[in-house]
Amino acid sequence: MSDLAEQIPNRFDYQISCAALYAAWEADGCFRAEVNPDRQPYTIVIPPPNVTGALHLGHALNNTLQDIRVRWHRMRGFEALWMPGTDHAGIATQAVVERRLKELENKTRHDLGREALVARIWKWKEESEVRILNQLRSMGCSCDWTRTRFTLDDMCARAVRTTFFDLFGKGLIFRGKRLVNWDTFLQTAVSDDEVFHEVVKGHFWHLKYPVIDPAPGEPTHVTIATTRPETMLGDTAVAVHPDPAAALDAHEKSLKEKLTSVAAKERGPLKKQLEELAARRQTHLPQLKTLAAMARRGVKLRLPLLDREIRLVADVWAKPEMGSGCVKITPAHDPNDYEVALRCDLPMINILNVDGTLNAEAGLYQGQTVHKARKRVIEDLEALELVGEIEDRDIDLAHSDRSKTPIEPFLADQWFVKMDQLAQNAMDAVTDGRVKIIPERYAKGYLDWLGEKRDWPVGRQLWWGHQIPIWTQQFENAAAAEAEIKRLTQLPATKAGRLQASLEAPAVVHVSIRDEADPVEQQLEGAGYVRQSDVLDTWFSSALWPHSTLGWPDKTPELEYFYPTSTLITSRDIITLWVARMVLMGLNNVGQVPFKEVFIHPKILDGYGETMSKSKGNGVDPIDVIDKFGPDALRFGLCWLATDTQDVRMPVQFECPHCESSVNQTKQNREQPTIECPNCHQLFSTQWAKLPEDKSHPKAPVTSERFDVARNFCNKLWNAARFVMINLEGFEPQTLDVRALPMEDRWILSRLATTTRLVSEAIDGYHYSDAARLVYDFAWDEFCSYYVEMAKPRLQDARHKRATQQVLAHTLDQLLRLLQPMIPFITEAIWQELSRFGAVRALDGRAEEQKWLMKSTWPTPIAEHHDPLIEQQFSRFVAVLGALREIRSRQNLPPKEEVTFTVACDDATRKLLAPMEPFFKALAGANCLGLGTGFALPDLPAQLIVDGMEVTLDLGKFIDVAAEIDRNEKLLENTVKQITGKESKLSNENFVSRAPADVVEKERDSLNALIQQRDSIVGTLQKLRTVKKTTK
RNA sequence: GGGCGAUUAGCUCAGUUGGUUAGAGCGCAACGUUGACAUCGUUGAGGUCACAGAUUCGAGUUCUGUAUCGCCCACCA
Repeated sequence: MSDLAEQIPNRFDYQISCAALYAAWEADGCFRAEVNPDRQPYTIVIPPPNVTGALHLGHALNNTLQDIRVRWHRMRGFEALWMPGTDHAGIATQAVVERRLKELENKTRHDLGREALVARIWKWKEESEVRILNQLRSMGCSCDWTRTRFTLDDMCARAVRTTFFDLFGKGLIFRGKRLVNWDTFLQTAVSDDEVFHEVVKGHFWHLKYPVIDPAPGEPTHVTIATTRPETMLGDTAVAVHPDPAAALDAHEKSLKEKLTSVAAKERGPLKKQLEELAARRQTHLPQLKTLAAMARRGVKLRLPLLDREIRLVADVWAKPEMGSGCVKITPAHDPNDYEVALRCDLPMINILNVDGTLNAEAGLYQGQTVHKARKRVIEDLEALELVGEIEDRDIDLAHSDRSKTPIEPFLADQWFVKMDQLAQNAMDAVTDGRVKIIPERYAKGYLDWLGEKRDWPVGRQLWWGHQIPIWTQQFENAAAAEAEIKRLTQLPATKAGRLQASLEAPAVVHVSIRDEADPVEQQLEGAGYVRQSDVLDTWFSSALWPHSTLGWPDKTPELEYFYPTSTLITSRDIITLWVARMVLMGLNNVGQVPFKEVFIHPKILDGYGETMSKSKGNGVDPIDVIDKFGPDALRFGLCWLATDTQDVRMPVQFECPHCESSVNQTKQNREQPTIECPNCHQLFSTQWAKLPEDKSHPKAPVTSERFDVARNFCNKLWNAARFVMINLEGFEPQTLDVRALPMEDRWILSRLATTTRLVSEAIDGYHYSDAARLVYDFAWDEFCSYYVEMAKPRLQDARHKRATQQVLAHTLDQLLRLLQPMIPFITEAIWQELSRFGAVRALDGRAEEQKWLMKSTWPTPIAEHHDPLIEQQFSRFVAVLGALREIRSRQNLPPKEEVTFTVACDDATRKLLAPMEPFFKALAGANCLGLGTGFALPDLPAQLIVDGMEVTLDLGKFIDVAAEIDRNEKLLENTVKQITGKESKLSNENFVSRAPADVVEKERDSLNALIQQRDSIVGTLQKLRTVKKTTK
């Protein structure tokens, strides 16, 4: 062994090397991006991870794909900026800290007060942020850390404040009474997007409300049905359809239409529905008609328990085909009822306190929780004999995503952003192509969502976030308020553009102040104004991320240079929440789109196709993967899996901490706190371990065998590089004339040129998986399996050694560049080693000037190197080699036993293969006895026909005749079958006349080849059979 | 209810504008280790391309329908 072989270990020790490499890059300013008019900018802003959450595999994928693009552009000479940062994630973060507060100190946020709680959250944020950013570092993310931002820092706060002030001034911020999803646990409104539905077991109660003064013959009670009986305390009407007969007809018609179009399987239930409908015409319709008439007359009902008079109204919301046909109207707690109330001018009565208990409107039930009140209401109604049937029923109940508690719909004062024009502008940007969404299909969801132009509720009843910069005062009457508005417009602050006021009818004045700590704030508060306590929705500040991080509202050089950013890479679930809002805010604030392209990457699912989540216990921590496989394998593995159309399905394994064997994660065992290893029968714990006895067992890392490919590849690359360097001693570069080089050199250079071009195209088109597979195949199959193997004999040959060394060094150098964006650590480590053999690896003798691979230039495909003829010729060599190996393997020849062979082929092929003769010996242990024509079959021929060449081995005594006859017979059978197929195809008049001429020609050629093949198989078989007979 | 995507080898996935005998990695089987790499090498087995129709000389690929799975949005007294 040479000294070098001993110096270079045969494994890359990523645990030692990666952190040091990263630190060196960072110290050398490799990640920095500056305004530089000599270069084109390339900018990506990170989707800021939630500051409290740990990074999961989805983040790892997302950030790997970003880093690849950033590193690629950096090498291509762009001034590449990757802007890092984190998101304050209002509700999520406050919820985490409040939960800890409760668990550890048994305190609520009210025990601490606003200031103290916010201080706590900041502290928590500082710790958490460091952890998250370090995770990104350990993955190798090349962010410009000097620019790290946080959505709640001063710079972002100023952008938020300026934006809000601007929208307020444009009249796009308003307050209204709207139904919101009230989270009674967190005591805040959550947006529709933060609500999930879950089916729970419940009941369907039929309640009876007495009619006040019914006319003779009219019903004395109206029956309604509900799943939430306690809400009856907020009822202000009961609705019946104005024309129940027509509504039933319409419903019947639509059912019948569906019956004709729907699958056979679904017809049964539909028919049943139609039957029920027919029955309903008898049982319900007459009374519904009566009720509709009563509603028109203005009949009133008495709401039991509260003794409230409520109206019977006619409204199309009541569906005669459902329930009793009548529906109770609770405007303050149900979105549909709210609409009815607006249409019928009904009062709206809110019965809930913010904490989910009932308020004074609920009379005797005041102070009770919803749950308790439900029970009492039913009991009390039963006592009055006003409860009818009670059905069991599955209820699809809205829950808060943050607190996991049921949502109570609630009528409250909310701040909104008027979306109409903003949304339209954001739609236009995608429609006219200023923002390109990739893959294109995701544009539909974006446009549909924005197209609804629903006003954006931006207030959150939280303490963690950007407090809404509005001060409010209620005046005695409209005149007083108007006078106040007039006074405010005369203020110097208003004239200076630092203050704006608006009137909310009838007598409320809202004032917004542009700058933080403006003295006018004190004046206002002294004059009786009170600041809104709500904070803004987190998405409000993240919507500004692409420009707020660059210094907006100042016209900074950075904003000028790096904005609009180039690409946004994100996951599909926040296209609407985040991407759409960034577009509309970017257009509103800067007047330009925030990014030119949006790439939506796949989601990572577990082996069962379910999304990974901590609550299911099927998540993989990227840090576990890095520990086991290294950061490069994590990155390459994810890149390998990131195909265009598919989500990534990733079966997950525990790694037993005792014996290191893999234990598949199943739906059963993933929920257990401890698991017994089926291999060593010792116990290990999982993320669920809470009890001391569970925690006493070591915790198993959770990874996936799907990173094996990448780990093996990195190792292969490392060892190929090791081989090259071991053989580079005394290497003296020269200027090489590529055209004068032997075929194998020109072949690998041609393949390198092709691969370089294809990899660039793949990355450019966001085909990450293609890019990974292209380099993988080139490195493994072409460079290692052929070029390196062929280099071995050449390095022993003084005539070839020098050129071989140079082509090896050059190809490795270029390969490292192609891989750097995907696997930056190992490639950099190799490159640094390679530099010890001098700076010249280019074929033209030019010296490399860059110290770091990551700052070196991306290879350009050298067109002159690309030689399709050479590639085609080489494939014939490979074919012969394959035939030799196949025969050897089939005949089970000892590896060291050399064989002889001939190749019957045309003259061109002969010339081509002649110089390759030594490689047949080196790579297949086979000595060539002749190329060309006129060889007699040996007595014991083992033959393969590939690509029109007859490869014949003379195996002498080693041959297994029976096996060879068997194989040839099978081959003959197959060949004859193919010939028959082709012949019938070619005798088909339709095919010959209609298919393109070149296709027909191809078929003829291949038929001829098959016939030739058949004939030689027949010859070989004859020979073999003769031998068999004589040996018997 | 509306929309989107998927279904190809035991597993996880590729498969360009329709055109020879449908590919890869893992797993499996056989053989192989003193000179880069056993995280390796060589070879092999393994597929009615979910199902049914249609278009075409020709369909994994185009169209229609069916089934199954997943995701998003909306709604549910």
